Amino acid sequence: MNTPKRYLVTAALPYANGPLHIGHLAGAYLSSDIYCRFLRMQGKEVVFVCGSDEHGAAITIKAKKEGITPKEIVDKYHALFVDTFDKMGIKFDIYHRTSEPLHHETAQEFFKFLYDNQQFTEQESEQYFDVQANQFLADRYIMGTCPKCSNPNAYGDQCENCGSTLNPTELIDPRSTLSGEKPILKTTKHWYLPLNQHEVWLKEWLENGNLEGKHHHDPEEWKAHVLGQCKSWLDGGLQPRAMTRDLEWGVDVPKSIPNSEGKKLYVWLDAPIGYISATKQWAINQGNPDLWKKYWQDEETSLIHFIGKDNIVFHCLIFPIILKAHGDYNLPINVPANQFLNLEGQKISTSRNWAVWVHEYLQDFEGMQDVLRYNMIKNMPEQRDSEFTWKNFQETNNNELVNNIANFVNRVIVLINKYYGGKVPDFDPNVEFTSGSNNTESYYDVELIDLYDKVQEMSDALYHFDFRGGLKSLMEISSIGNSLLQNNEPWKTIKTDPDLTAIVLNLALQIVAVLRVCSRPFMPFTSDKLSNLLNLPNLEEKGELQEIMELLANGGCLIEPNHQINEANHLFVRIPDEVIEQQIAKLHTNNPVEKNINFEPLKPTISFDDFAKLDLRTGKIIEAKKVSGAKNY
RNA sequence: GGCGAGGUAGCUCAGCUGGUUAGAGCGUACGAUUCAUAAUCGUAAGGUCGGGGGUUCAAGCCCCCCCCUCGCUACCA
Repeated sequence: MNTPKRYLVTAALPYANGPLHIGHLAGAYLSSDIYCRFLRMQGKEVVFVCGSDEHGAAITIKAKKEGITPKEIVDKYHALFVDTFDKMGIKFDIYHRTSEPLHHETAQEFFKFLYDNQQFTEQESEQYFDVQANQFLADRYIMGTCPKCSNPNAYGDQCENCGSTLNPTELIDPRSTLSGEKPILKTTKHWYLPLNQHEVWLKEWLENGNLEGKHHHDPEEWKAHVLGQCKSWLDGGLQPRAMTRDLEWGVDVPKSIPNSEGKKLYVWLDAPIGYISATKQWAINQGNPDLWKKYWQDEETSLIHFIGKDNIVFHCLIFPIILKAHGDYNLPINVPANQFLNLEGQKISTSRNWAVWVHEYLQDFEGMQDVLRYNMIKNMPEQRDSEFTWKNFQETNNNELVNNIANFVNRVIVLINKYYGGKVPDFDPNVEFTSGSNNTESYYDVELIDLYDKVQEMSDALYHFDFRGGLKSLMEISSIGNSLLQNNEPWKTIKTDPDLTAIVLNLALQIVAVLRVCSRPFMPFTSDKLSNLLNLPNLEEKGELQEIMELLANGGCLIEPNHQINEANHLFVRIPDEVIEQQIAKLHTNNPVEKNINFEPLKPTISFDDFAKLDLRTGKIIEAKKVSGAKNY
């Protein structure tokens, strides 16, 4: 594929039945935000869409439990999402919602189009139905005794005790999780998308990146775990999948279709189409309602989906099939799914309240969005699961943000204010000094080119969705700055060799100016602080990265001599132990499982001599036999 | 159970189609330095690359067996 003219970037629609936690950020929102900011700074045309996913049984159930309407639930979380994203600096071009009439219309039109073009087959099946709740039950909402291990609390789709995959009709003594009643089997009819009929082109598209005989994308650019899972499904053979559900809260199957009464669109014909309706709303907001077509239907637009690993099959198989079945839409050129973020050694869990809630973080750490962003980027689960710990959060803040970057910037700003009254020093380019990379060469020949290389390195990493790598390059730029100061000691030479001081501090300030631009995709708030320190306007994310790369390549200054900068002000503050201890304590006290554990009081600590009296030995089990009459556990 | 991804230094991770003494950041130790938020700079120590077997002149990388973690397993979203 040639260089695309424009990009359409989507981030997975968060499900509106609970607040956002750090796992959401690490999974899809930070990476997509960085990528879009980066593309804009490269002068690219980008539209970044997202929105709340507000339908489905889980929301209905939650509403019933809380005695309110589904609408009240989704309104509450939608508002919270909008606020949380905004405060975290996740900057969508449009944040839409699937409950909007525009979305319902869009999804229905899409469904109708597929229906009219005979893309569906109709099939009858028997499903469990909860008579008391008067609704069909998804497998997940049926519990019963596992036929394999006798666990009385197996779900209709899976037994969490023995891990086996189940069919709800296999359960012994099934019961509805809604009413607790025994469900009855009832016949229902749905529209199925024959995924199996799409296998051939899908395989060619995924494995070789070819679509309709044309090169579409480079599969080498896709992550191994993404392709691996897709191939695994393809190798197993695809089956027709129902595109409608018997639900009460969702998008209606269009009334013009016979027997559509009570039927709702399946979430995967609802949520991803939310990307399309969001783009439509964006186009309307731009005053050009047809503009969305350029982003979805023009082949010169690159579509990229940012998601978590749990969504791979839907974004790489099912949604592409839906789009292709329609025929007028682009398929994604990449789906850079992240893996999962764990928290303090355990999986993040909403139900167990084992999470760091982003809205709470924003309250507890006011003005410290970039500290969280930095830590999460550094530990982003790009290729495998990763882990967030408060201790590591403190360490990255104190050792890297405070000690490395904030300290470097502060040194430069303080020195220039002290020696030159805050005016950028002019300099003689022929003065020799030791560079940050330990070369004794001149300003233009080496130092600016070194910087250029680092910026280039960062760009390359970001183009390839290597956000951790990009962040590393950013920090290396700051380290080059610290070395430059250390190698030349301008605080000494100001008395002995002021020309040397001038060139070194000028260059150090150019590095600060590079940081102002390069930090932007990762830490936008910090970029603004740097702009303020340098007395420059905040970045607008319109090609600034491209501009500084051209400047550096041509030996140009990012900040002219005699420009007046501002007084020093710390970019980051140290986080003391108490703050971290409080957060860890909060995590544990809010955990309902741990709260209910009553430990016996610990026995008093013994002396080492007493310990030494113990005779502890290890043994190796050589043989194990079944004892007759013993129960199987 | 099946399939997929992962397992590399105390911690977090790089290691392209197999090619010399396996790298980085943080932490640790020592030295230098004092403009700076006790920050910075340099040097060093630290690894049977999950385990076992095999192919090869050569294996972190390829093949086989096993162990561990996570995901998917088709009506959760």
